[in-house]
Amino acid sequence: MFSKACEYGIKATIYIAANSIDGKRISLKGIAKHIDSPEAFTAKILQILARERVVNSVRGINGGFEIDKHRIQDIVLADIVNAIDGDAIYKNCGLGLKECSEARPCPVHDKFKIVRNNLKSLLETTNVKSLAMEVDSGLAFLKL
Amino acid sequence: MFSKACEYGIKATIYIAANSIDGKRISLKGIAKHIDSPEAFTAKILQILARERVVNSVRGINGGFEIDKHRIQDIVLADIVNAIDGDAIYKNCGLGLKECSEARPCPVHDKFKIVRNNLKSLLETTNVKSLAMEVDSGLAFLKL
DNA sequence: ACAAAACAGGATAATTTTATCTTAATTTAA
DNA sequence: TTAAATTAAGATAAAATTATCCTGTTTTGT
Ligand code: FES
Ligand code: FES
Repeated sequence: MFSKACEYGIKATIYIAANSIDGKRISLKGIAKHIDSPEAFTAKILQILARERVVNSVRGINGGFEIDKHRIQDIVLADIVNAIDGDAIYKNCGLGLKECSEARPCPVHDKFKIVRNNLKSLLETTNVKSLAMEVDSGLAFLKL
Repeated sequence: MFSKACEYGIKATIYIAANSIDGKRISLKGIAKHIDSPEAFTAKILQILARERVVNSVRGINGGFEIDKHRIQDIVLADIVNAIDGDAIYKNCGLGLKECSEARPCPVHDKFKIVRNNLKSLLETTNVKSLAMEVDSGLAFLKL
């Protein structure tokens, strides 16, 4: 469904958010360990998310990643997915036609569009704060 | 969403079905041309689908691919997706956890499961015959 | 029997995705 | 001011996916 990069990006962001809620900044190493992802690859993904202003990065000793407390509730999954995988998952034809359109639909267009829109609204309405709080309270998990 | 291989497999199967309804067998070359897919790669995918008995292959002059007329209505998209991409799309965790489970869910589990089940039922209830007929009647398209 | 058409299967190659490594820049604390 | 911790960025490598090529086998018409 999502690329590995995107999966790591989502998990990392949730973990950063969970820490930011507690006022803690967290290092790449800590993130990779906690979400069980390859460190260097995760660094690349966090670079993207930092450039796209989904997370803040701070260099130097005691540096790491964080999210402004008052912004956490405004970040939705779609922000992360868009930054990493782009909008293909919303826009592309399920059968790979060059364009997904009503005018020249593929055979699964009508049905596929519904699933795709469900996914889209899931991503656009799910904010990172609620997910981070689930993790914080031990109701949801980021690895294994 | 689906792999390229799976996209080609679905389109090829629909096109074979559309021809089989008219009692016509169609060659690999004809299929690849019509669905705009790389011929040799499509051959590999049709090999899989033939092994899994989704389509029949016939060798030799006037050979090609076909589907038993009375079976067309029984083939659903899930048969094709399962043969090529396996069941990962139904079973795997959206965030890549090793197991998707209620006991140890990832933060998006509840919401993701709904989308995934929608997709599952779409694939399990959409038969190739109806799609082939849409293509036949010019209501849906397999390329461009 | 033979040649041609067509699929099967194995080997190889190109591309994309995933992952790692190395060096540079930044920040802080001692 | 120097050393250590930390992210940034570019280069490289490994793995997976996608695509092609070549040879073999089957079938049919002549
Ligand atoms: S044309 Fe295929 S999903 Fe819209
Ligand atoms: S555990 Fe992640 S989708 Fe079920």
